[in-house]
Amino acid sequence: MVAITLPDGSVRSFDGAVSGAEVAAAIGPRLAKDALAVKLDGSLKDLATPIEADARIEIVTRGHPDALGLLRHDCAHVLAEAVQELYPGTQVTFGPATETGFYYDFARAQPFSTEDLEKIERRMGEIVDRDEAIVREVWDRAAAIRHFDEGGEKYKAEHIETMAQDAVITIYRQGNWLDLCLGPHLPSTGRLGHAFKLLKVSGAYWRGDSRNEQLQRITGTCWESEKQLKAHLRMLEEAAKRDHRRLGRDMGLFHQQEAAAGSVFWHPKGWTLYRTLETYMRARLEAADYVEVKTPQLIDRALWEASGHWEKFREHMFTAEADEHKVLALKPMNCPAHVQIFRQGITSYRDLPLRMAEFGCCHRNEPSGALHGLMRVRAFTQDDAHIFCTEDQISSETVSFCALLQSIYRDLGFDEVTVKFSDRPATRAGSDETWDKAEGALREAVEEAGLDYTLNPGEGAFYGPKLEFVLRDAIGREWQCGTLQVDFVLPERLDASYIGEDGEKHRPVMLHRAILGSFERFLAILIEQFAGRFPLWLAPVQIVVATITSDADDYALKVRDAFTEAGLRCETDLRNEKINYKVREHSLAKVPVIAVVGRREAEDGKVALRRLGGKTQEFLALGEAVTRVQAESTPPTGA
RNA sequence: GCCGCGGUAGCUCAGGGGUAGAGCACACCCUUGGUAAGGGUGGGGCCGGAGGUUCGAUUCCUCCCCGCGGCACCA
Repeated sequence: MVAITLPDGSVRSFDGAVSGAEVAAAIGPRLAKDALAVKLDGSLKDLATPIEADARIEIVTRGHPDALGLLRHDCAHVLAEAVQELYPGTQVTFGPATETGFYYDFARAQPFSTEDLEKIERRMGEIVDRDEAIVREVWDRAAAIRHFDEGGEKYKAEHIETMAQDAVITIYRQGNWLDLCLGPHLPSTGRLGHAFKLLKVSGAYWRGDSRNEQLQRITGTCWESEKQLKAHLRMLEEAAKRDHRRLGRDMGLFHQQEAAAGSVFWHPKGWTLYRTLETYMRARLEAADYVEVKTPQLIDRALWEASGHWEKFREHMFTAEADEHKVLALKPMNCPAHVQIFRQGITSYRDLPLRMAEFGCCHRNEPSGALHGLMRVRAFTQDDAHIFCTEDQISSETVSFCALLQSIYRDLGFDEVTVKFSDRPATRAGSDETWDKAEGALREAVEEAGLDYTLNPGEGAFYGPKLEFVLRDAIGREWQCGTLQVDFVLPERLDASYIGEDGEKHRPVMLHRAILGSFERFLAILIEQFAGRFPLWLAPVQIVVATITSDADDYALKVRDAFTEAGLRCETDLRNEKINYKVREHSLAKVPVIAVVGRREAEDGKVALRRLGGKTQEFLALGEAVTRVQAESTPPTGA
């Protein structure tokens, strides 16, 4: 007798060993048809896996948290089968499920084209329609190696050779095709359905190592239903529409060009946006008791040697030769410079914590392939600060930092923030006691700040544990922006000290922290978050005064002056165009408020305000309009 | 840096061994209008760069640069 406990607590008994498929069938024909896999005492298995002892099981169907991963992994297999049918001689390697779909890496001399992708996708559909049974087999190790070797599948053969001697070699057969795979899989290709789409072909290194040969990666997306697939494809379209590089050009914010690859030419409107964000950040930092500094761009190699950067990060640093004996480097980070300020004079424990902020422009020689609009540049400005404090202050400083960060993210329109907590790596500086203390303080602080966090074991910096703050944007994408890193090493290397209560010299701890990360990247995120439709306080042009006829020109200038004097960013549009045309143009330019003035407004001293995206107008006296727009355009203060 | 795909007007793109194309944008003219495109006319190009093949190259070939999608990288 085998007793099977179902998720609702009910128990079903079977005479002997039973499979998940049989349990599903015993419950009902509908479930039997929908079943994808089975979760057996918490681990995912094939539906055909024999259950020989009492167990708790769940039948996994669409809608189950594990279903998507299964479908995507199967989709990768169906892709591989289609590719090998269509292009004999192509070798298979790995093909896992990912966050939004799956990929499979192939080895083939000839590149896949976009037309190939369409062909492959059609063949995948046929394989699903064939409803090939998917069967798990356990093979002998040597036989498996021989099989793949003789079949010209050197990557698979190599993979088996690197597996543990006692590893169970499982093969999944699907129709005439088979693949080495851990599973589990659906019972047949038909259950995959058609909610998948191939998206692109790109390069990827064998085993993710750039020293290895490069394979061709075919990436696709796969969902539980056509509806979900469509929603995802719409999201991708929406993301493309919001692309900050496109909006940056269309809205006249910035441009980039060959002559300064990886740097930004900010145009007047873009720079206004940048300065507005900077002014906001400066106000928030000042209110949080930070002091602001400015440190040199070019700093002698000797300081970078002392800080350790020259040894570890030389590759990414731009240098300039002052003369044959002197090499200067453009700073890739601000921290060593901040320590120099800290070291001037004598610091007392009474001065701690000292929160030293800089909107520091850094240069890093990023590999050409890494550059991406404003997201990844070679010259960028961090909203950087270093908090010099005692070990006892780590916790309280972290709590207040988390609060400041959350408040700033909220002000900027991001409500969902998560934290990754990276603890001690294998190779590290500092004693275990110090690490215990730092990690404990950080963990306590995150919990007190009320933030959700996930553990990133062993991913901390060699000099200390760190927090990484991830925010979710309007279309569900995640961006890692803020960070807080505890550093015991740099104060030591650069000999920073303070005089304690006991009159002795002590080492301060440094907290490296940033909220936006870099202005460039964060502005890119903001552009995409708002799709260019910035809230009033951030919009580079807040109001356009548009005339209906030239009779209203003089009045329009008066209206513009009134808005400008109230501190608003206002332009006029006096062109000889119809009001429809002007409204359309400024709406497409995403100007938040259009003030329309014609003869009637000029006579009555009024304006007709039209909000971006709105269909109606408000007719207000000029003074009233100014007061109202001014009130709405006040930058947030975290209150 | 690596693989693949691109680079034609300010933008989006078509074309293709023999005078370089469209739409939008821009300029000028007409139109002075009431909340998302009024009409006409016109200017605009080293077809990314360098070499090669050819009577002739924007088109074909080679190399380089830059961009795009990934990979690797991201202290």
